[in-house]
Amino acid sequence: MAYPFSTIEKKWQKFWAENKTFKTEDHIDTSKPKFYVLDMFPYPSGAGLHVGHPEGYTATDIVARFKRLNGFNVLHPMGWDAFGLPAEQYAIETGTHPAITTQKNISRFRDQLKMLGFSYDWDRQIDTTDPKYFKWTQWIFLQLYKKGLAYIAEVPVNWCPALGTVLANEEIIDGKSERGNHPVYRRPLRQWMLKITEYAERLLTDLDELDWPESTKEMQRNWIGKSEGAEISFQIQNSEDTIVVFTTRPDTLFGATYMVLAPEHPLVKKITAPGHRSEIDSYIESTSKKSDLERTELAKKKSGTFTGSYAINPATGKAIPIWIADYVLLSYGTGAIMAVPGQDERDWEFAELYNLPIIRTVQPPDNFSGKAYTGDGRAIYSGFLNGLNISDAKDKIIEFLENEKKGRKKINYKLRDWLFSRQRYWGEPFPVIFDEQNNTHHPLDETELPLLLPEMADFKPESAETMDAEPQPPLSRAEKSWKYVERNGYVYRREFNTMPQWAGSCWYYLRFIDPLNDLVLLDKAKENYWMPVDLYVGGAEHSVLHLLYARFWHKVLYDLGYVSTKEPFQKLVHQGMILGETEYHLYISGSGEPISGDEIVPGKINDYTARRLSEDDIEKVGDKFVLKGKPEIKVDTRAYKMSKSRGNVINPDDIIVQYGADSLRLYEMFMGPLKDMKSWSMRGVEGVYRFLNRVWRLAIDEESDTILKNVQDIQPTREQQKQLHFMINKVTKDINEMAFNTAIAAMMTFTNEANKWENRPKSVLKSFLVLLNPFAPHITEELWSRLGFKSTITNQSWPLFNPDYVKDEYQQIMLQINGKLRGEMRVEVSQAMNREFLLEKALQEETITRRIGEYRILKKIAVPGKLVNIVIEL
RNA sequence: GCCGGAGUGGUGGAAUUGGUAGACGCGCCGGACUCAAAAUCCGGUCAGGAUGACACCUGGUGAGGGUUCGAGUCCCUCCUCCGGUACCA
Repeated sequence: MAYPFSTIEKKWQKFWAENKTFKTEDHIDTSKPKFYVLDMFPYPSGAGLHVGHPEGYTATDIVARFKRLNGFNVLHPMGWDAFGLPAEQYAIETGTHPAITTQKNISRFRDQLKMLGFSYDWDRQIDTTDPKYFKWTQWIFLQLYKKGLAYIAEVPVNWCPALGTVLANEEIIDGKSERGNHPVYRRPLRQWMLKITEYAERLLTDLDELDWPESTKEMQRNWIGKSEGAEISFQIQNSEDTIVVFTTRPDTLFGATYMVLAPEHPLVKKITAPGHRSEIDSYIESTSKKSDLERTELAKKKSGTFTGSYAINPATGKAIPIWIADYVLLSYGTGAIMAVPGQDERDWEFAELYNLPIIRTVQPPDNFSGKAYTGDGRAIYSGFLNGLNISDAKDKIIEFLENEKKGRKKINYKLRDWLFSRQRYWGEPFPVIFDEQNNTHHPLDETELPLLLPEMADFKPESAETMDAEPQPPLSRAEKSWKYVERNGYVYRREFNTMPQWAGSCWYYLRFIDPLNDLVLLDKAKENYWMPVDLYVGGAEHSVLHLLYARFWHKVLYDLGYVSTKEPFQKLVHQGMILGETEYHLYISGSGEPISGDEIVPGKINDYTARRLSEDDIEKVGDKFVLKGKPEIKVDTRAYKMSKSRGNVINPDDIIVQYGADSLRLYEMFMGPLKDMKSWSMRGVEGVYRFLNRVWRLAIDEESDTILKNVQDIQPTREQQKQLHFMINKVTKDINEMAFNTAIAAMMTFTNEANKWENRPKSVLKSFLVLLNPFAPHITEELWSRLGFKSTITNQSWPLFNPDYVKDEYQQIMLQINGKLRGEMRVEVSQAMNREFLLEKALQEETITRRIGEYRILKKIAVPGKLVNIVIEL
């Protein structure tokens, strides 16, 4: 008989909800330490929870419960990032209002989360689509607006006609929309932009203080893309205009033999010589048709056209030709470069293609055989720079340029301003109105918030046939009463775009602190107590965007005095992806012959059919899996991402029905380190399920469903204390390090031992249940109450580790000869730290004396408490 | 190409600051209970050698070198896989 997890889990979930066990009171004893542990809140999709969700959520739940048991005030909330495309897409298809779909999905998600027994304070739930919430999203936008950080610009955007919307760079993969895989074109459009670039330097430097995965910090650094160099002006021959370039290698200025402008560069039209106009026009035409995909695909082959104009190299005074080429991007630097083929591989390639002059101005090493030389060396053919290394030459040329007023030192960032509008219905409306006569915009008054979305029946974006058609967001078809506002007899128009989904998720962690506050964003004193978030757990896919945008808004709010910390998230952890069960595949050729996995030509995999094998069909030979009995046929073995089409999706609901929520929680933590990618195993679930059953039988007699007779109020033996405290120490340390898998292993070891005990002291079981509680809250609550302990286990104290109990009388000392283990000896603890004693005793041990024999002892090493190593001359 | 991470039994994974490699789980093998099965419990399980049985010996953490009394752990070179990124001037 298995333990009745289903009844137990329902019972305690009901108890927790009714008693608001996990409520974090508004007014609390702030002299106690706090811990704010947060999950990245989910988008409540129609598909419901998948096994990836409980992974991170269980980890944070363990920490939250652990901290409560250790006397912390804990803030552990949950909410919904509920604006976004799928609900709108669904609305378009079915006519159901997104608000309805969203509420339905939220309630399904919440039910599923409750079934897992997470200790969220549900009274603090946040829904980004709730006007009470997005009132403050709009309010923050107003602060950005008033601070001059929000502006409208006609910018080249990624226009997706099929979706009828503009996409951020990040939402485009290989020239197609991330959602729906539709083609995306570049075109200019009037858009709201947020000046995140103004915060580039602080977003970069403040990363250093954060306890985040190095990979994530590095990705943000790369995204911000700081580079130091110089800005240099080149006078255009026979013209008033200058071309400004950014370069990280001003020292190579003498080697700049031509210039290149991005095809979209504003000066191109002006400087194109009459004889070159048609060629330039057709080149611009052809590049504008290229999607980003084509531009990158053709990355290897360069192309360009001569404008017919020349610029003066400020160092040499020589005229150099000005070209346009799409290997220069308008969006980076100044959209123009000085080409130095001698020291730049791209420029060399281009110069070679069009027969442009190449001068080396850095002396490559003697054995150098490549084309462009990008390493360090002495400057040559560089006038007054000759003989200097790169770094000194940079300083000197910048000094020269500054004196000549032809350039200056410059720091450039790859980061660009944040394109903040979407041509969508299901998002926050902008709290701005337009005066169309004067072409100006004005903020709403804060008292006018929230600005609600208009009721509409048709949410469809006007998907355009041609890429030139003017985008028509759904809000442009709203009722006139919403679209226009009259003020002092003057009619203003509202903004028809809405905010992107990131807006709501940029600051939700703040609102959890004070979710019902109608008067301010959040109360200052509460903010001061709870911030920053001590632990933030979520997927690595948000490494750059969400986390960068949230940091940006946070810094703005910090500057405005609304928050007290420079950074929102002190410690960040990404949970690893959970893959489906490992699969074994045999590839079969068109003629029906099995093909060895290593004989398949890459890219031709579709010429073969894959047949799924069971574990019994294969065996391991060497380090490869092969078909049983046919070692020449290698089998493809790997785990795949869970997907409907592959049919390897594990549904958490099914696991809960079969094994219970405690088993699911425990298994997801036992699979391996939280950060690692790991593959699902049904057998593994059974393993932890058996463990929970053993825990149950530690106290319960299954026949009678009562407490076992040998569970008694007696003093634990020394050995029992030792095992208990060994576990207390291990589990405590492991939770602090988020090494949940090994914490569970320690509890398994304890349970295996304890099941052998004739008598089971209640006090020991009591401590054990508290240790297990954060991992498996339901079964521990039930056993707690059956053992007659009062109240809920949730508000108990974490057992204190007493090192005296795990101390042995004797200590084991390893004995080595020449570093190889040759035996061990037992010494009294009092003597284990005594080097001389250890050596003396070791040299009397038979296993050592035997081996030393007649050999000469070269060295004697004793590590106190650990080992003795005798080095002999062989 | 560049950046980040990882390679340990049949398998998921353990191994403080370098100091007993393989904890714990799964699987497998054997046993107990049972008319039988399931469930449960007990024992074994890195490979090779040796033995009546123990004791014991040898090799072993992707490959090759190095540092060290001693390396899964540190250093160098290389290979493979995963994630990110890419004409960023």
